[in-house]
Amino acid sequence: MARSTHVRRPATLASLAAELGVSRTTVSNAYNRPDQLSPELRRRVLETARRLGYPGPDPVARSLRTRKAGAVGLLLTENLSYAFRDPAALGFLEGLALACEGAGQGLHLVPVNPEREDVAAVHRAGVDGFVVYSVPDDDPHLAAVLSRPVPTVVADQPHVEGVDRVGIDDRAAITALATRLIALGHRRVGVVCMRLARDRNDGFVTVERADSAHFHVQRARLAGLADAFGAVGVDWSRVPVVERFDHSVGSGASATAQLLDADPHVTAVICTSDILALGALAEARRRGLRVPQDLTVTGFDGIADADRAGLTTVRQPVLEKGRAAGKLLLASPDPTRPREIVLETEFVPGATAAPPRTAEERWFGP
Amino acid sequence: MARSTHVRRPATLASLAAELGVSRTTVSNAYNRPDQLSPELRRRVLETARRLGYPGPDPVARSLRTRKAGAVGLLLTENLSYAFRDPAALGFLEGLALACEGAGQGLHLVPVNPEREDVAAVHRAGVDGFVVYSVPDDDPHLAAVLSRPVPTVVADQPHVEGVDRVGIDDRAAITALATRLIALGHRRVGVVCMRLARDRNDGFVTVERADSAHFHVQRARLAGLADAFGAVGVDWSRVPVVERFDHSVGSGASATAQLLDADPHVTAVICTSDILALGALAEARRRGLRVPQDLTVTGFDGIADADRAGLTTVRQPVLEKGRAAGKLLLASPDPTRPREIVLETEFVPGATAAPPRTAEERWFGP
DNA sequence: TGGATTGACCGTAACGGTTCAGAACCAATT
DNA sequence: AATTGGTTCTGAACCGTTACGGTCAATCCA
Repeated sequence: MARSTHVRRPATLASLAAELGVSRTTVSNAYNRPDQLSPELRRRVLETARRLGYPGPDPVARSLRTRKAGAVGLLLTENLSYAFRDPAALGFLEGLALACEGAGQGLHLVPVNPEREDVAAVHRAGVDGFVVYSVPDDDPHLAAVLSRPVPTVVADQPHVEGVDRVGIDDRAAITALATRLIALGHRRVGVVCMRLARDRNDGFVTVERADSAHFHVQRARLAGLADAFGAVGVDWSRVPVVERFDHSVGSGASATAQLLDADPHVTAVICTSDILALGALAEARRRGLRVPQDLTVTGFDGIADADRAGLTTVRQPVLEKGRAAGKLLLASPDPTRPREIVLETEFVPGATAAPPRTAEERWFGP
Repeated sequence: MARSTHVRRPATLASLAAELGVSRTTVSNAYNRPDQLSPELRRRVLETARRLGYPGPDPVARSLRTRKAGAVGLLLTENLSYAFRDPAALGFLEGLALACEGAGQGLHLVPVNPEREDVAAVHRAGVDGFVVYSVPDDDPHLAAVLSRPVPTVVADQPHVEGVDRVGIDDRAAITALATRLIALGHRRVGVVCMRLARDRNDGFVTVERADSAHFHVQRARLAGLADAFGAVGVDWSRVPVVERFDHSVGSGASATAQLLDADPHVTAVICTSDILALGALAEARRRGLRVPQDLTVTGFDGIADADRAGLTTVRQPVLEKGRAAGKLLLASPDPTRPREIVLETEFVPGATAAPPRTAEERWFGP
């Protein structure tokens, strides 16, 4: 296949018009409003354009004039590449891409260097709006996005007053799960959660840290657990909660190890994500603990791998969430009051939850 | 968290300058060249900006003036969402994102409506360059990209003269794999491949169709197989090749079924992707055929699921490919001659290939 | 002391389009 | 003959910014 002549010719709409002896308006119309000029002239314009190597109206100049970039910006808290690793984020991304595609909008992934707090990329992005996915409420990039005069939709977290949002009821969803565990008889539980703030804290979580977490989703899930277990008289402040900065199966495993080392009598490990729960399953296996006979493990999200592992978890519609975020952003440019979409979740019984063994059973077998 | 006052104020750099009684240049410098004005004045500028609700220089206007958009466009042949499903595409995407992130460039996913041949989105994308991933050589979007006066890198396919490229040696890679099968004794084989052109053809492939395939990668892989088997006297024109338009495990399964129905004596099913091969494994299982004792199955790509399944395949560095594409695009804007990066592949022995059973064994057991 | 240097700021000219209110022209209607 | 209506094309005003080449006063150096 031969490449079209690719000389860097600075042909512009104006130079084309001059060459043809017509006005710039006419050339513009040839591209954008074919009905505004005679077919014959239009043909001549396009023909001359080809001859001069004019690639058609410059998209940036057009955007400047029309105030439309034709793209949606996506801000993630993590490396871009992280989004391609985490199944839940991926589902969200897919849904968002679907929505953008449907509206003919591009999807502009904003590069975030997690090391430096370089907010410039946000200011440099030529987009008509932003979707912010799962960032901490004190993220400087978020502040930069909000300072831009374009509509914004936040997905999952954080809650920002006056900004459209799409998410789930994390607190209620995990409360429902906890209620099942309570019904099964679990009282002595441990929790493994994702990062609660921008600073790294791989270890136990104090009540204050949990309450002041900058990641609203994690805060809500912990609060939901506290609700449920508090309601049956469990002293929540004594329930061990282990935090991990990196969201990976390995993290889930090491956190579970830390938890079980600290309190071997825990009957259930409740994880705030499936990825972490898969790690918990691995650690249980490593210790020779049978799941669910010896240890109950639960997750959150409902990713495919969790399904495969038969994990007891909560399924949330990640793809739908992404799509909803996109639609919300693209639908009505500027309503007076912020909208909020709360999607439904579903408890997945799975096969990793069972009644706790009694102490006798634990020592002497069933 | 309170939202900053979000009045849609048309404050511009000029109005700010007027308010302050300084030139526009000075305001611009306050944002872009802090060393070009006194700290005191800069403070005043920023303070006034805040007061007036000026969000900082408009990215589009800046792009127009500087001729830099700060983003890389990505063109995929499929729905955007497809890219988030196919592990190989995903790996590529991740690598590309990594490269962009490293250079502080955004990644602009160009929306492609596979139904309509709507090329407008390509013309509307404000980007500094394009990466084209795995599109057919007659794709109109590709033509549109090439008509834009920005650097372009093609990944995998197609070969376009004068355009930088990154890929692997598909032909040699699959020839190496075929050579192993030949060494094991396979002579009567069948092939399952991905779509060869933009039109849907779910079924057997003629030699002409294979030779004139618009997807260079598939063409090369088929040619590589023809090379290897032709060299040992197999009449390639009689080897059944089944094509599937949709790239999915289900497609692999149904294609394999079609293949085995047509020729039950086939001893090996060679698939041009791991996804298809996973389908072949499923179909073999469904038929009660043991792999590799009763049937040899091979794939291509080296995705994680293939690894898990112990598939005999060829691993290609998809992430590295994406990263290389990004680096190539961002590195030197305009060299005189096109560059080509060919990455190494690796044969993965796996456990789904074995010597074919003889006819006796087939009927009477080993 | 006088010429060179430096720091701080400014004016103008792009950057490459789109848009909208008409002008010019012609044919058909009143 | 004047009016109307429709097509086709034009002129000029933006869109919001940054690049470039200055000016001007203060400072420095010998």
